[in-house]
Amino acid sequence: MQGTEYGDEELKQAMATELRERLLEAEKENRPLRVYCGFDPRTSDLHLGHTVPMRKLRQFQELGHQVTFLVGSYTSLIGDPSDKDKLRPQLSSEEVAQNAQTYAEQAYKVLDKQKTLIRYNAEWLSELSFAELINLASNFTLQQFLTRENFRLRWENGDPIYLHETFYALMQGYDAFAMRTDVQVGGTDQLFNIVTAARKVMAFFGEKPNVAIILGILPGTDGEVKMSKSLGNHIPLLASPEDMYGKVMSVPDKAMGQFFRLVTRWTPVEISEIESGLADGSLHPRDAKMKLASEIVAIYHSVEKAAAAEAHFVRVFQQGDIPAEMPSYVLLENQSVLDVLVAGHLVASKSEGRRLIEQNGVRLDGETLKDPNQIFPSLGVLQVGKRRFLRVVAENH
RNA sequence: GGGCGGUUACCCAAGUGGCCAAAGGGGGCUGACUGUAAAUCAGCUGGCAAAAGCCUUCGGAGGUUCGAAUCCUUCACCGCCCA
Repeated sequence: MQGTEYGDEELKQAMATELRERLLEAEKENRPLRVYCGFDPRTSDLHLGHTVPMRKLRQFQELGHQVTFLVGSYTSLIGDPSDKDKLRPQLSSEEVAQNAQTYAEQAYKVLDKQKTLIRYNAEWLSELSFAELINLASNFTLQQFLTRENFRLRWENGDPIYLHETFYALMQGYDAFAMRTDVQVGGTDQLFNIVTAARKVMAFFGEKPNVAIILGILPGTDGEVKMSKSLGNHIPLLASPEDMYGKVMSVPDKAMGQFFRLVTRWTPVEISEIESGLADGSLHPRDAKMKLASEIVAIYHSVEKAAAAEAHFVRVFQQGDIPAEMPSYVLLENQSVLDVLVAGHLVASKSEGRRLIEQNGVRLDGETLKDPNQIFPSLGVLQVGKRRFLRVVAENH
């Protein structure tokens, strides 16, 4: 039950007990547990936050259980309202299909491809008739939805809550039933969908309700709110080793513990060693975070790449040196500093470039540039702010 | 279906004929400090321009006016109340 977060001790105990019972039962029947987690293919760009439930699935795989990676091909037509206090845009089925593919590819960085079953919930959800939907819906009351925080907040704010948004929970419940799930994994934002909806629906159809494994939510690089691409606080799995390392380093100290628990391969013992080191001052928080960053880069790239990323980080950010690699730009004749900034994509507009120069944010080989309109003085490394670099070179170079 | 209210920049939100590129907050960016942490301080945050200034933007379209985010018409969407 490592990394779980039920927000309610009784629920946690109940689920732990049920899980034990279910394990015994499965053992008696000589079958593995059927474990699943649903993924919304609303983006194809996975980030660290997505890997939290995957990591849990992986543990089940290693214990010999049967894991299903469920692509919410049908549910994403709605968009899960759980983690938002807003309506989510609906996706077209083309977008969903396209995303689902690259999604699974990236998931294999965590999951064991050989042992993973991929299914799409359109398989059964698209077959449901209206009568069946009515039947399903009769298990729920409006009050149940309105007491959920995200809907309640919208209700209180006078924001629209569309009827179809309530279907999401029903559909997820039906997924669990359709697959005769033993265990369903999800974040705390899935508590209602997994515990209330899925268990209700399964019981309604005469199945044993699934056991919920509810995991903590990984915060983003701001350390405050859930990691998400739309909030810009995400760490993409496809990020370069250097970028990934740097982004982890920018996570506030207070969020480190959640990262330890949710996205590393470390054992509870290792984690508590680090944390006691931090607590008694024998371990510098920066060093703990560097260890964390290395671990994460090692998972998604390699140990060697992690070491290189660390070296890069130390050189560029701790010693203020320039990175070993950076994009380069061929200087054209008569270009001003401003022209180069824009053409080299270091800034979005000339106005932005002007502002940055006024604020002493633009340097060429370490010299602060003061005049935006001067002809670009010499070849060298152009730097904007702390982390944007461009090597300005001559033609045929 | 009827009545009322709303739609403003990345987000929230003020503004109800000229002083509005549009208050305030959040977020973001830059600088100082630093451990690319936190906290703090200062500045910036539509585009073009060296600048004066010009251009585009306040849900869409049209109109009134010397002048509109602000007034009118119409369309779309949302909320509340009544049915």
